[in-house]
Amino acid sequence: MARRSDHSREEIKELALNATEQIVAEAGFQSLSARKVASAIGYTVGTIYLVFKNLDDLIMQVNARTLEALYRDVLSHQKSNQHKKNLVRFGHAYFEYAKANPHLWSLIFEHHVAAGGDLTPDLGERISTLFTLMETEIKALNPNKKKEQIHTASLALWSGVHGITILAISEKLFMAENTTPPEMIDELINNFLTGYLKN
Amino acid sequence: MARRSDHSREEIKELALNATEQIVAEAGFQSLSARKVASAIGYTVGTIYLVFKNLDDLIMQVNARTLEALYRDVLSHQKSNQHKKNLVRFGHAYFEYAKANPHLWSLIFEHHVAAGGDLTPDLGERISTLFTLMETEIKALNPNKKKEQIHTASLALWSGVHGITILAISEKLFMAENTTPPEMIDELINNFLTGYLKN
DNA sequence: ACCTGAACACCGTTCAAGT
DNA sequence: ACCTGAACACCGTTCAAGT
Repeated sequence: MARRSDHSREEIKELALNATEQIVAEAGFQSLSARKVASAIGYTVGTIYLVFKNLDDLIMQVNARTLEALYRDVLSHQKSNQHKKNLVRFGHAYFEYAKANPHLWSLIFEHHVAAGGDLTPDLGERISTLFTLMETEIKALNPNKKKEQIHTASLALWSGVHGITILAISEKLFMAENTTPPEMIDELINNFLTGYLKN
Repeated sequence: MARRSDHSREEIKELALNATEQIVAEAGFQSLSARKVASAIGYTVGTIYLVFKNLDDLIMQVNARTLEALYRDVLSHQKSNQHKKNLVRFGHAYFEYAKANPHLWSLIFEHHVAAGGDLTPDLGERISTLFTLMETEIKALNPNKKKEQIHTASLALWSGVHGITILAISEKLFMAENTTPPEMIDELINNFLTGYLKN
């Protein structure tokens, strides 16, 4: 049992975030509770509320870390001067990350902010950073497109990749015998870009 | 307070499903509880477990009804011999339904079956019925495509529409100033089909 | 000053007991 | 036979009290 002043507030925060990630990764959102996190780090429930505003706050901060890791992973698949290939690689990386971390990835989208809660500008920023990656590649494919067109296209394309991923991960997408999510992502991106670049 | 034999099991089931829909539609998944459903229909908690296996079972049956209504709504937007237009209309109808019923629609995808639970073949069937609608239109656009190609294309396209919808509904998609979800759906479907029909 | 742990108002689920 | 309601093992959140 941890004694007082064993850890600074920042250290307790870090311990709690790590413990939450482990609990969610192993057993999913359903099995997460403040008491479990507390006991995992050797403190009592009350301490969690000393460091986080509430469970929502804790979850939001875990989500921010997941998005950060996802972003870095996707970014690492960027190769200069192969813009179309980059987009496909981004799509694949996005799906593979979700597949490798289904519970943590799902937590981002499962968790709706309770009414009245903040909209967490932090999370919003991290999501748009991910977008900007795609936008840069789409712009490079045809720099003459209007800024607005480029933005809409990247939103539409990323949403498509996200949709394939979420349905595949939650097993609500019933695959054809010979179709895998990466193949669907290829199909989506290639067909979409053909149409997009034609206009 | 309801007396015994006031209602048949089927009647209680119907009352409970209606009450659940109302609670979720008004206040969201978070505020749903077996006790609330029971008190809304004038019975005690125990009765819920007489008629449903557990809360999961209740939610699954609500989801089946939501999908049924969604399917009928989408279907009503079908006009013969305008296949491309039909696909766009389906996409718009899907989004508009979700927008009009955000909590009930979200319940379908928020709710991950607890470990060990049945995969609810019922739900799966209803989802693939929705797919078949799109598949028929895509096939009509070019009947020479392989069955496999048609299936993959409709999965990819529907996932795209779903992705746009889920991000828009959960407010995790930050729109450009002049872009709306229906416009993004147009962009997605038109560009995708242009590429798809070119090959 | 830091942390505890009891308290409050809730949960899902079960099942002996009442009518 | 049908339904109750108490019981059990949990929750999130707060806050007086201990060290």
